Amino acid sequence: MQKVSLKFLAKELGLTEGTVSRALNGYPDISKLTIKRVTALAEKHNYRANQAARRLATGVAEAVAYLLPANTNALSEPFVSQLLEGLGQSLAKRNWDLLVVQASSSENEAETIAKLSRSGKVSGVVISRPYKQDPRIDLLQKSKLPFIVHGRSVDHADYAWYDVDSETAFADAVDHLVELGHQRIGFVGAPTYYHFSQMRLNGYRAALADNGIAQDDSLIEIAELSDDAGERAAVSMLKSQRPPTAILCATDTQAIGALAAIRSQDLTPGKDVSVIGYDGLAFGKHTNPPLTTMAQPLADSGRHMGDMLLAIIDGGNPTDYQELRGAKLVRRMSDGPVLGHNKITQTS
Amino acid sequence: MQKVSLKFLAKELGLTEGTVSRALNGYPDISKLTIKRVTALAEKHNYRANQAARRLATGVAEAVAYLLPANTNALSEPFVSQLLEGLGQSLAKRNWDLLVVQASSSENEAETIAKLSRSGKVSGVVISRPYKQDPRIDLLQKSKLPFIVHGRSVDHADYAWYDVDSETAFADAVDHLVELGHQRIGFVGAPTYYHFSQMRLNGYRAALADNGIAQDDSLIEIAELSDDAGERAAVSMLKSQRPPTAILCATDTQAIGALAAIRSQDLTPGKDVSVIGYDGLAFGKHTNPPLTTMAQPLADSGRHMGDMLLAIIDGGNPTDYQELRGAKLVRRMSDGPVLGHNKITQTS
DNA sequence: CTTGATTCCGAAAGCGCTTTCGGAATAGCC
DNA sequence: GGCTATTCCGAAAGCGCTTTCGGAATCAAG
Repeated sequence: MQKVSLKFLAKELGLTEGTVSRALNGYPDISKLTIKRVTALAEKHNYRANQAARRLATGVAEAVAYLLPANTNALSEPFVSQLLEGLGQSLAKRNWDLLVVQASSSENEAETIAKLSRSGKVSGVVISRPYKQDPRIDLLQKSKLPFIVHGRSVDHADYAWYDVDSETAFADAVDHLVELGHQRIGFVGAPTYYHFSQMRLNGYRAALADNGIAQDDSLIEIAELSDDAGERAAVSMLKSQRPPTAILCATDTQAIGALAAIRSQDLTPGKDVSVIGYDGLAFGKHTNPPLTTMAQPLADSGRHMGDMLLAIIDGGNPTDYQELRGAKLVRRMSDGPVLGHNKITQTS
Repeated sequence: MQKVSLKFLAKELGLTEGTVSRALNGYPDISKLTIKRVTALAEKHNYRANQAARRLATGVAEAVAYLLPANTNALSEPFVSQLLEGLGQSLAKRNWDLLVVQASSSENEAETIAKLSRSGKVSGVVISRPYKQDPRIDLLQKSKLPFIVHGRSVDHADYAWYDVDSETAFADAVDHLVELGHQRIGFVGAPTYYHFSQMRLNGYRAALADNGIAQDDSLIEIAELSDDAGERAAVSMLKSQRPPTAILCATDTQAIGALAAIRSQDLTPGKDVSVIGYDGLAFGKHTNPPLTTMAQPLADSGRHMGDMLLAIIDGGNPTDYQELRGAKLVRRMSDGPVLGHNKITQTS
């Protein structure tokens, strides 16, 4: 199998490498005829430019990296593969590569980014789940490497991001619960270093206020993003003096744990205690009972973020690429009217 | 921010680029002293060799690709992120990159591989879920690109693979069900182009024979790898003349659908009809009822496959890297003794 | 002090591609 | 037919790194 390089094609055609290269890359100073001959031969031999050489010559990496979140959790990861798939589709339009990189530990995330930027192996980066103050974002900005954030940090004015308005989503969820007659609504939050944790809590609090319900800090628990943590948080809430009649969880994963917690107290989720999660994970259909959730539009978010990132790499202004989507309530079976309260029937 | 290249370091140290390069790469013909000076300065400036240049010069890509399965399914993908994580960890030891590539359609998978091999951007490939006769494997072998298969095709003697013995697993599952008194055991299989589909069916059939149970083709359904497909298959089985008392599913995803199917017939999974899945998905804990499953050891399989692939890239003989793991039964709540059959209590 | 072996580094070629520049050939115009 | 404008391609430099080769300097041994 003869290695098919530019040199090979050039020799075969009686042209020079430069000419063949320009023909392949659509330069205007090549005659139609030669373009035809060149592309034909290239096609025939399945020529593909050596990426390393191309990158070295042009200085563009033709690749972007996805930073795999550090603290992984088997249950919460469906979104990763979906995101990767979408990103890949977007990049494929240009024949760019998708790299998956991960830090050995969360402390090393900054170091990982620094390496990434210096080695020049990517021309863009996407990161997920930013912290309130995210050193990764600072670094990325300093390094001039185009990037897009899946989510927002506190100061999100100066970079590109794609996020779902979970603040509003949680307010909506509270409203929905209030309509069902709930007054004691618990909140299982995420670790506070995530900014989305704050926003979801804000939405929860604001809606309580709007509905004239007094805040009660005993109804707020912070838990890791796992089913077990969600379960523990819910249990402690349920065992408290004045347990909630409904529990709102920052993620579906936690909500699934809350379901288990409720059952463990010999109560029925969706009847005795309502649960609403957030994410819209597909397997929520199969929990016991099926999980009501605020679903975010994950479907093509990966592709969309890819397109945004490419636009920035092309010279677009990052701040022109900030997009907020809305989540919407997907009612399944884990929410219901508060017990002994018939003011409103379950119609919403 | 001065671009820190070999040239820069060399100038700074009063050395030549070649010397600096050799110092950094541990050549024996550099004095201890200069090595110290060079590494110190490199450290100080956070020097990282430009990957493209390095790759071009050495001819090795220092990267491997993971071929994302074509027909994706939100529910079955947790294994993808786990695999990627493990692969990444393995590659990180050498500072290699992990590329995620996907074909635009399953017909294009071969084309995708061909491009991958010709562009020279990776020095190895891992693919998942091989078909019985898998053109991807043929291509990979022809292209001399080192690769490892997550699973096996029919002819799996000549390449490296890592697989779980699902044939035995399904035989074990049947044995378990028979011990519980079941005699009519249904089987929801995977599409027949997957080789694992055949193996699981084989295990099922062999165990039936061993237990002296007559084969009944009306108890075998083939379904796509989704919850909905699993549900449809199970429904049709349950509505048949002589429905099964237990259903074995090729994947947990299908099994979850079967659970729903059973409930939809006003039967209780785990009591009226037992269900056993395969994969050991974490989410199975939360289904209704919790899913009994044959769990495969996914935990470090990614890392392990990465190590195997690297060994092959280093010149190892692919056929020395064929590894078969075992799955084991994880009993949750979806299996139980056959109704009205008390020969054996639920102790196993 | 001479010789041969070592130690260490500089010089230079080359990896495969892109891109600028200049010039030969052709075309267009009066 | 002479001139400029246009079309098209060859030549060559360079991207940042690796690696081979040869030779200057140092060392040990006689």
